[in-house]
This record gives sequence, structure tokens and C-alpha cells, in this order.
Amino acid sequence: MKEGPDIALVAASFGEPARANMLLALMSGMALTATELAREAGVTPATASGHLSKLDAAGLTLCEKQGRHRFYRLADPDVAHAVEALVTVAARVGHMRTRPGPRDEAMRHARSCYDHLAGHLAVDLFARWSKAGVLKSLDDRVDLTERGYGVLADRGIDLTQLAKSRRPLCRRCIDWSERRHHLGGGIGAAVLSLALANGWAQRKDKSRVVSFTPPGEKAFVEWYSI
Amino acid sequence: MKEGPDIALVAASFGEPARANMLLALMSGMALTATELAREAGVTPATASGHLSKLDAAGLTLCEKQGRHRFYRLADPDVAHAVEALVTVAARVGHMRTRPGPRDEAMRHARSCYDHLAGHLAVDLFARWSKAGVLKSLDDRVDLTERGYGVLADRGIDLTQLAKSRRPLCRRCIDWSERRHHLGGGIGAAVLSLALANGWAQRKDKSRVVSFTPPGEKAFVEWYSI
DNA sequence: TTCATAATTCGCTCGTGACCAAAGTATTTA
DNA sequence: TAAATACTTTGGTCACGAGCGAATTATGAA
Repeated sequence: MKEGPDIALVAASFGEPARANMLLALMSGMALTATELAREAGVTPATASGHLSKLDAAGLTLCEKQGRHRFYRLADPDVAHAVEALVTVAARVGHMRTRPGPRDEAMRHARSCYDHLAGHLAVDLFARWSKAGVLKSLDDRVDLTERGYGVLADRGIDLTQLAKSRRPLCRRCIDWSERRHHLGGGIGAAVLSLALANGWAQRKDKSRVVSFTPPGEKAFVEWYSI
Repeated sequence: MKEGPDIALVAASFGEPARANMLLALMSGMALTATELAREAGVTPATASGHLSKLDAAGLTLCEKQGRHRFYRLADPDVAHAVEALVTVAARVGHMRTRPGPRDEAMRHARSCYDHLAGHLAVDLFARWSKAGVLKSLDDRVDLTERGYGVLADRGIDLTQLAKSRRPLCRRCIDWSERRHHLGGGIGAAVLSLALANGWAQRKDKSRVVSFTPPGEKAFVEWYSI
């Protein structure tokens, strides 16, 4: 007997409908919460929690805790590659499953994450501000640079009022649709309310979707560009 | 709910230690018998039979019946690719299994398959004779061409005596080590006995291994070359 | 023919694991 | 502070399937 990779353990992790559905849902690259994955898999949150523990233990997923949410994503490209290979075989053989429909495309464009702006605009903003030296990332923390204070003041964000709040001024927040970090915390909330106040965007009913008007999007991008 | 590939069904086929061991054993490309796979997997033939039915049903393996043997091999490169992807993930995560040692290298070089010659020399012979028009393949059948009769007569194979035997004159036979077809049937047996009679090769004890002496191998290749 | 080997099918036991409801923990909101 | 939400843990049921031995079928060898 010799040593070799234990393919069975890994394959068994894929080989259960609930877990397979979760992994396929994660193939979009989005980080999903435990509850969302439960819905995708068609099981209760309790069952999903057990499955997610197994996936984590098997090293197939990574979990990022964020407030009362836990965002799961595929551990690395190798895992995604394995899923793809299995999909290829399954498709060739003709085995099909029922699968939840595609996500609402509008949700991918711009969302509000609780009370701050998310979506690809928010990700872009975060990336630009990081690059421009407005924000400074350190591990999980994100802080405003000195220059950042000035930049925000110029753009009508009242920092003195924000500082009084107990919530952290800056925080990274995984974006659902873009799966990259964007700006949460007090500034994120302030940016969103500013965009809403200026009429650049508006909430749709009670959903989390935030729609920018075409001129509003243009104005917003101009606003946050350095 | 929409249609999609059922990855779970395929993955579950991999996700059982016995089946995983079988598939890994087949990754060498060799076609293995049910009993051999049972030994590889560490289960009884009865259990192995059930697993092999499942693998066949899942489209992961193909089975070729041959006498009282059933040779199994991976269905196609996609399956091998999926196994590789799973191995990659398993290895990265560090999950290891116990695995049977490598096969006897001597067995790969030349074997006798019941009573006819197998191994890479036999495969080479089969390929050359096919190319030279001595043999003509049609589906599973292999027949001697008219020219083939002459070629064999020149080389000391008595066809009239062979024709009296009930067994088919020519038959393809999967080679274990080379996984390609070689020549079975009466001619295959005759070739082997000729090689043994000429002292080019000899059986080792009661095993199926046939060893060619270096000059014997040379003479044998010369003999079957057109 | 009779015997041996390869493989399958059958009947059965037993362990694993998927599942849910309910209770518990943590975190945010009000 | 209390209430709501997200998630986990616990306890329990239940079904699937892996495993084996024995009997059966099929093929090859003597």
C-alpha cells in the first residue's frame, strides 16, 4: 500500500445534490451567504449549515464572516476547475438536474448592501479611491488617509458627524455581484444617501436594488473620480 | 427551476472509496478485469460487480467482454480529466489515501494472455501485420487476408491444422499492459509456441510472464517483420 | 463430459449521513 | 434595553447504499 491523493473524500463532497447545487451556485464567482446557499440547495438553513461545514472542512470553500452574515466562496481556481470537469462529464453523459433560474441582472449592476452602495459602481469606487490614496487597506481594516479626509470634505461628506457614530468609519464589505470588496461603514452609507439625495439613483420599492439613472450614473462616477 | 448538468450524480460515482480506487487504477490507461479491480478496491468480487455496474451506468467506464473476462476502462478522456482535477484538489488539500503499489514492470513488457503472446511485442506485431495487409480488421472480427495466408505459411505456421480447431482463427484481444488490441485466437497461440519452441522466449515458472532473451527478441521482431 | 474460474445476482445486515425542528449563539436594529 | 435576523448546534428519524456470503450463470480447461 502506498500513499496517494484521497480523491474519494473530495468527490464525496461534490457528490451530494445539496452540496453540488451550492458549489454550482458559487461557480458564478459570487460570495454567497449561508441562507442564500440554503435556498439554492433547497434545504433548510440548519441542513445547509452542516453542508457548509463539510465543504469548509474539505477545503473546497472559504468562509468570510461579516457581521451576522457568512459569505462563502470557492476556495481557489482548482476547485472551480474540478467542478467544470465534472460538469463536462455530466453534460456529455446527459445527466441533468433542475437548477434555480439566473439571478436578476439588475441586482448585479448596483445594489445597496444594507445601507451602503454595492454593485459594480461601488467596487469601482473602492478600487479608484484605494489607488488614489484616499483609502488605505490593512488586513481587514480600511482607513481613510489624511488626503482622504480632504477629498471627502470637498465632496460634501461630513466626517465630524460620522465620527460620532459608534460604527466603524470604514469597512470593507464583500460585494455580492462583483465578489470584490467595496466600501461599507459610515462612509459607504453616506455615499449612498448622497447619491439618493442628489437624485442620481433611487431604490426600487422595498428591494435592495438601487437604480442609477443614466445621467445620474455619469454624475456619480464624475463625483467619485479623483 | 432550469435544466443543468447533474454534477452530483457523477461526483457521487467518484465519491466512494472503492469506486475511486477503481478509477484511479484505470487511470494508467490499462483495461482491467473485474476481479483485478476488486482487488485494487479492496472489496469482494460481488461488491466490485455492483460498483462496476454503477460506473457503467454513470457512463464513466466502458466494458468489453472477452471470454470469461470483462475488461473495464475509462469511458473517455473527459473522465480521466475529471479524475485528474479531483486529484489536484485532493493533493492540494492534503487528503491522502492508501494505494496499492505499482504493477510489476516485467509484466508490462511481454505476457502471455492465456496461451497467446501479449505485451508490447504482440501489440507491435498486430499493428505491423495490420498495416502490411496480413490482417484485416472488421468491427470485432479480425481475418487473415489472402496474402496473410502466404506470409504465415512462409513463417512456419500450419494453417490447415489450425483450421480444424473450433476456436476462431483470429481474434482481437485487449492487451493488459498496452491497452491496445493484439492478436489472439489460434494464430496468437501458434506464434507464442513458435517463439517458445525457437528458444526466443520462455515462461517464468507458472506465471504468465514471458521473457524474451535479448537475441530472441531481436529474432522474433525480425521474424514477424514484413 | 466434468471441473475450475470469472463474474453476476440475490438476500440480508449494518453504518453512514441527509434532513428537519427546536433550542442556542451572535450580531444588528430600534 | 428588547426585538429581529443570521447562523449553528443538538437530537432524533429515516433512507440509501456499501458490504458480504451463497447461489447462479457463463466460459474455458481437462
